[in-house]
Amino acid sequence: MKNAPQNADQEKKTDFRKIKNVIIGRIQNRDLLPGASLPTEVQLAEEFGCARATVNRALRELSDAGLLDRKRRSGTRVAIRPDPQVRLGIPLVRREVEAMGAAYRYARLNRDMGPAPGWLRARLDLPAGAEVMHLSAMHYAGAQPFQHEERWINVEAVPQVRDLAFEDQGANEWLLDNVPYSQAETGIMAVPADPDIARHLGSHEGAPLLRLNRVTWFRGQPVTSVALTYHAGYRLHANR
Amino acid sequence: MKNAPQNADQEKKTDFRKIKNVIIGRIQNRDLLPGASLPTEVQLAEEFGCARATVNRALRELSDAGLLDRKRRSGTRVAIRPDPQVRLGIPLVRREVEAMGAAYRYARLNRDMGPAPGWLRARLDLPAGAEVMHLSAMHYAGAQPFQHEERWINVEAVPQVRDLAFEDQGANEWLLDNVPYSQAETGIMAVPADPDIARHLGSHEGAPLLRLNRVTWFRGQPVTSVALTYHAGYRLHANR
DNA sequence: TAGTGGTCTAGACCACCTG
DNA sequence: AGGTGGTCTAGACCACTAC
Repeated sequence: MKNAPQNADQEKKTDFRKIKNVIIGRIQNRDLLPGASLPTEVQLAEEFGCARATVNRALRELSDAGLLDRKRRSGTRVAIRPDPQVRLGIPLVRREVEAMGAAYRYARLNRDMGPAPGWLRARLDLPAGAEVMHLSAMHYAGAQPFQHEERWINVEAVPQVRDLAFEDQGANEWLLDNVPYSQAETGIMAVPADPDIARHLGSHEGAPLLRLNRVTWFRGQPVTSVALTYHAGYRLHANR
Repeated sequence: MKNAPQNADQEKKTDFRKIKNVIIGRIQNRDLLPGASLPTEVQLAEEFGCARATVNRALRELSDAGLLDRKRRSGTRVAIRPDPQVRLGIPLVRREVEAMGAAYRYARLNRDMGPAPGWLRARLDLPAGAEVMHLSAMHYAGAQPFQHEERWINVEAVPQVRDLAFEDQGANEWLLDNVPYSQAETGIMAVPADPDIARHLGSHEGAPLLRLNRVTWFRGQPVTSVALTYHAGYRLHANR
């Protein structure tokens, strides 16, 4: 009889989470050192008295989280000094401001169209002469400046923007609604406030500001590049 | 006959990835608008001619990625303007430097022990009089300063550090090896270089620098708090 | 070439929640 | 009260790769 593990306490089910926790515990206890092999899925399934699929899910999630390395035929090993993984949610400005209990206000500063400058063509992989919309805008939390946004949109990818002024609605929200679930590449830097941004954000020139750079692609086509510069003292944070 | 879907081309298997892609495609096509309900898992399983478990895995992963919201009884809906999720890997300094093709060098600046200052006690939730080790160090890429590290370690949580000088090995690596897979809370800010850090990083005072703050817990116990300040111009980046 | 993880299936029971 | 997702099971076949 291979089943009916019958733990001391009345356990209800097998629960892949329990398996995950046991494995994590063994690693933290140093029962399993970095680089060490784990038993095979079949062996673990016997140990826990469950189906292999359950063990598989537990190990797969730990592998996704970077704690384990898995290879066919060679088995599962404890990862060696995995880089800490951080999951950042880049909040939508409006939501973030309102979550602070402040009134959100959007103000467009500028909008114009023209050929993409060279550096932008390089970044978005655009052909010479590609037309882009250039937008700049501010986002406020109550009376306080919160974020400066400077954005370029590849008009060919989203021709509808020709008819949009983005006076009342931010391009970020419009794009999220109309070019949903695109892929993006994000960079985070500290930059000195240039005179223009300093004025808008109420900082002095050269003040250290956090800037988030984001290039977005939709089905392999470049859509938009944006630089979001936050007010002085802003802190991005993430758990795990 | 409910099975044998018999696609035009000879499809080998069902493949949850294919289901994911089809769903993503429908969302991108706006066949499925934000907030719209998807068919139930059973219906989708029929449509794709596969087992419900396969549909479940596809939808679960999309839900984890933030594209879908799922609730029992009420079903699966397309998420409304989900915050873009970014997965940041915070690279181990040594690895990052070596990946640049530069020689990594570590230099301890300072090490002392003493009672935790108030702000640190608050941050780590330490009792009055708790003893901490305070370390500062530099990480170099070849001759170039790369990162300044300032760290506090809760001695009670890791008493072994009393015997460690951290002269040749960075505390980051030691902790990764010896307090593995702890939980962490991470913050990212832009800060002005203070005179000391400016000198070490070769920047001028007040220069905008990217700082990563990280507090680490092991089994509910605070272990360490660290501020990693990168050289001017450093860019954190992430895909997705 | 044999052993490992990767995935799918068909069925089942359950927890949760909405109508 | 009943339908939905959440999970587990037992079994199967396959892909990859170390041996």
